[in-house]
Amino acid sequence: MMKKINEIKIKSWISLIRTQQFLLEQVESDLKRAGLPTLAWYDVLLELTRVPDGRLRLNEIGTRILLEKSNLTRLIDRLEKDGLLEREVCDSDRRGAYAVITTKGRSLQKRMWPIYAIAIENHFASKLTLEEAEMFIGLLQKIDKTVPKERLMNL
Amino acid sequence: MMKKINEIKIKSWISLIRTQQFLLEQVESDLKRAGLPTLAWYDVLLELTRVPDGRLRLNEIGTRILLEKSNLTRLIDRLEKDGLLEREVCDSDRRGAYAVITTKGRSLQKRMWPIYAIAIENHFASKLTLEEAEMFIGLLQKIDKTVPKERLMNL
DNA sequence: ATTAAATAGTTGCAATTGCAACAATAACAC
DNA sequence: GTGTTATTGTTGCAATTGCAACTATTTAAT
Repeated sequence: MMKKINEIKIKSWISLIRTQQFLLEQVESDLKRAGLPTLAWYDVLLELTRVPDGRLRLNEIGTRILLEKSNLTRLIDRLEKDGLLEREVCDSDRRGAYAVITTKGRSLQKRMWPIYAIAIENHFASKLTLEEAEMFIGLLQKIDKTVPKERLMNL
Repeated sequence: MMKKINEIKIKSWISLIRTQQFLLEQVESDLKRAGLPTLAWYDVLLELTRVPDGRLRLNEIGTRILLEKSNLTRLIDRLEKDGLLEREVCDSDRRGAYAVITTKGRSLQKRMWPIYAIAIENHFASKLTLEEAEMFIGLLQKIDKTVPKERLMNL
């Protein structure tokens, strides 16, 4: 029943945790150094720019960026207070709310991207060949089926 | 100068972030469901059990588990309050402090491991073959040079 | 030795997270 | 329809994090 877990696999688990933590620190730190908000903000803005009207149900944002609903509520609060998006009531489902990105929000997203991209390049992408990156995606997809197989970045 | 970052690589970055966040949630949730403390606690306990006297400088713990010093201070506070370890003054460097694991601490670590191991197996290890796990480690090492090449788990 | 810099750890405070409870609305069972 | 259950989003509260300032001690420089 309880078969002994393989040591190599444990090592790969630990490496994963560690590496990811390490990378995230680097990247967040680069953003901060550039006077920009955190990745969480970027994630919300990006999801909104990806979608036709720049409008998404909070709900939907939550599942896309893997965030608890209560945390999402308050993340959206902060972005709204900063004028990066606006809440809008949802007519089809009156419990719900939309977040709609503003011009200011779009412009921040555009401003953040190059910094973010450079950080990804420096701390991550430059360490891998193209083939390795593809291999990496393949492995991650096996581990987490929710990793998108096709969807691409815009910008 | 600013060469365009490759799209595949970006995709692999995003997959990494997402997968890791997802996995960590699963595992933390399993621990919680079993009435056990978080991974952060486990990490400290594990580092302490790995080492001869069950004694480490806070300092040292901090670099091993990638934690800010102020957060470490308070994490150690909590473990100490729970009787899992004790602080001890350091004679050779009087600024410093040791954390020394207690019997209770060791026993908690032993109690947590099986649950943690099962979680790793279910959410991660079972999705990879041995060869894939090895490939995975290889890639992670390229990305983060601080990933240990040799060190093994005890237990 | 004396001063200047670096390091170890702690503390205060503001920001963020996680959890449980809650209100409003929607979906379902009969 | 009516009552039950599920879902959406918000709120209060406690726990955790990140940051900057601070103390004490060590290291290095002259």
